[in-house]
Amino acid sequence: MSNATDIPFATTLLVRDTCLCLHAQRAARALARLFDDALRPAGLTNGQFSLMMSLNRPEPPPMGPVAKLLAMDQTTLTAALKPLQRRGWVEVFPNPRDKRGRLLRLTPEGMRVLTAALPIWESTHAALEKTLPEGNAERLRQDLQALA
Amino acid sequence: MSNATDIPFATTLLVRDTCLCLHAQRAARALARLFDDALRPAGLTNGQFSLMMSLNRPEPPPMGPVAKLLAMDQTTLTAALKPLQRRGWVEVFPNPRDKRGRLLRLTPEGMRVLTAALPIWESTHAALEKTLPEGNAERLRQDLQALA
DNA sequence: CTAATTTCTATTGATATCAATATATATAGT
DNA sequence: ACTATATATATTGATATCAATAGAAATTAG
Repeated sequence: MSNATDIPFATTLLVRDTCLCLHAQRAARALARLFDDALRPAGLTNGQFSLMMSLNRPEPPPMGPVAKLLAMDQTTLTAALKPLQRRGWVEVFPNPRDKRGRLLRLTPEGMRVLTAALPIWESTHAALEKTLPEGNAERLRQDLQALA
Repeated sequence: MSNATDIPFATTLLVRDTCLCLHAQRAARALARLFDDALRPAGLTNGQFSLMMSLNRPEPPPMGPVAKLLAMDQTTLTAALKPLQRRGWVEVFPNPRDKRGRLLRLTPEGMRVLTAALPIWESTHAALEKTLPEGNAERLRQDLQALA
């Protein structure tokens, strides 16, 4: 039996079909699984791959900018670094220019892991793009960029 | 000092700029924060809102199809239901037609919470769409759909 | 009909995510 | 210099995410 507080089923369908947040979470989960599966032999998840790749810079970056680049909360970055530090793939060390801060860098072993993962990313990404109609990938990147 | 295993910085920039998985994770995190913030007064996260809204159906659905709709692992759904069951917003009960399975339904209190959250979703989503160029939202939905 | 296989869900363990909060250092205002 | 404010990061607690695994029931092969 319905009552006045019920939400019409049509409204549910509308929310499901139009919610950009839901669509983004769905796509993010699906792509995460795709890349997690592909990168598993390299010992990395998609997030660890992105994080470590973002540390491959001429100068070790502080945590804040890295968190912003990945569009994640700073506390998430702190947590995400833990397993990478534990495995000896990333070093976190004091910033001599700002005693509040810390800088991040790949260790040589971390670089080896990342180097081994790179061709996996390349082939996985190429295969993914091939499933999309010509031009959609670039358009999608731009549209996603506008949200993050 | 560089060595033969180093990844060129230009490669890092290429991965950062082109990786659809990274772009999707970034956008998903940003949108999750946006809707989590907006829905907080209603006591829901974006994921809880989407899950509860997906349970507003004529017939209580089994878990499998709900997990598929949300493009999440079935174990994730089991876990996500826990806090909602604890608060008395969702009921999980045996499927009389399949003794392996369980069916999901909103409680009356859960329906009230969802009803209170709906206008928040509507205004938040309308504001979000207004920040996007005309037509981009629909295009983005279709592009995201192709990935999930 | 029985055995093998598949399907549906739960549990455990590891990681990811963020809010709330706390601490230390830097910067700005006076 | 001193004080107030802002910035950079860490910790805790709750929830989210999935792999690996396991159990129970349904389905299929024979």
